[in-house]
Amino acid sequence: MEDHLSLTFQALADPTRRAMLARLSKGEASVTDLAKPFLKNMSLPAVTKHLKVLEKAGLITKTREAQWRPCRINAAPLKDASDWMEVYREFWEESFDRLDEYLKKLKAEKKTKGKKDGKK
Amino acid sequence: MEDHLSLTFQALADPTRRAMLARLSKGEASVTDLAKPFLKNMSLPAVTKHLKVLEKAGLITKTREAQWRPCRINAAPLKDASDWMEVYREFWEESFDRLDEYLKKLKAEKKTKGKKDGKK
DNA sequence: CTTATAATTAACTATGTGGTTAAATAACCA
DNA sequence: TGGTTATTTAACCACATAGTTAATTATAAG
Repeated sequence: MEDHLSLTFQALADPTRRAMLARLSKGEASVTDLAKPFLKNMSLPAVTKHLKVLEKAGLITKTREAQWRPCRINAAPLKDASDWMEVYREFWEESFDRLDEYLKKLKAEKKTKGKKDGKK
Repeated sequence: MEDHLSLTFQALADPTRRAMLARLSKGEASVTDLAKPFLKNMSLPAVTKHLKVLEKAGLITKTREAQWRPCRINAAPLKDASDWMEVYREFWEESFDRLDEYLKKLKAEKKTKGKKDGKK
């Protein structure tokens, strides 16, 4: 799993890490800050590991300030991921169209009910 | 890893699976069709497994037609993923702004060089 | 120099992932 | 019935992931 996009998606495939990014979108935070919401569920080393995953994916940068390691979000890799997905937008929009069509058909059938539908 | 979004990102975190989605965006394809580009690198059962991952994430649907299992893309989960990312758009756009600022600053500093900067 | 706080590293465990080969199942074809 | 094609399942393996506890490093503050 060496390619950038895989690394990014892999990093995003965990709710803890996504929550950390959400927190960092509100501003810089130390490891302890970031850990706080999770310490009921996991240890500090586990947090460190999640941060390492995010760091390796380039989604955060860690700096040094006294004994703290303030982290900041770096959304650049998200742009690539978003660009990749954009190609498929037409498909999910199309599926809304289909839903729309379906709803219209349902409505039409209501007015014609009594008519048996032949099995496809 | 039970939540939907994690499942989606996890499924996307593999180049083989992304390539399969790309293929399916060109239209319905059987397992063998989908496997063709990869059979130099992996066996058919490996392909089946990748398809299972995509299926579990709801990114494809498999139907039955004689001995074939035609697969179709279902981009709906990509919409959720895309919506999730959209929140961060401002950050990757901002980082372009920062790059711009940085370049301007560099240019400005060239003209003022020799001046010592105080530590923050 | 000692202690306290912040964070990481080490060593270990359980489970998941991505691959394999060999065998089984499913549906068609003759 | 038997053979061919398409696909899946089973059993296995190597390695990655996500977590643990205990020990270690780094910095600051008495």
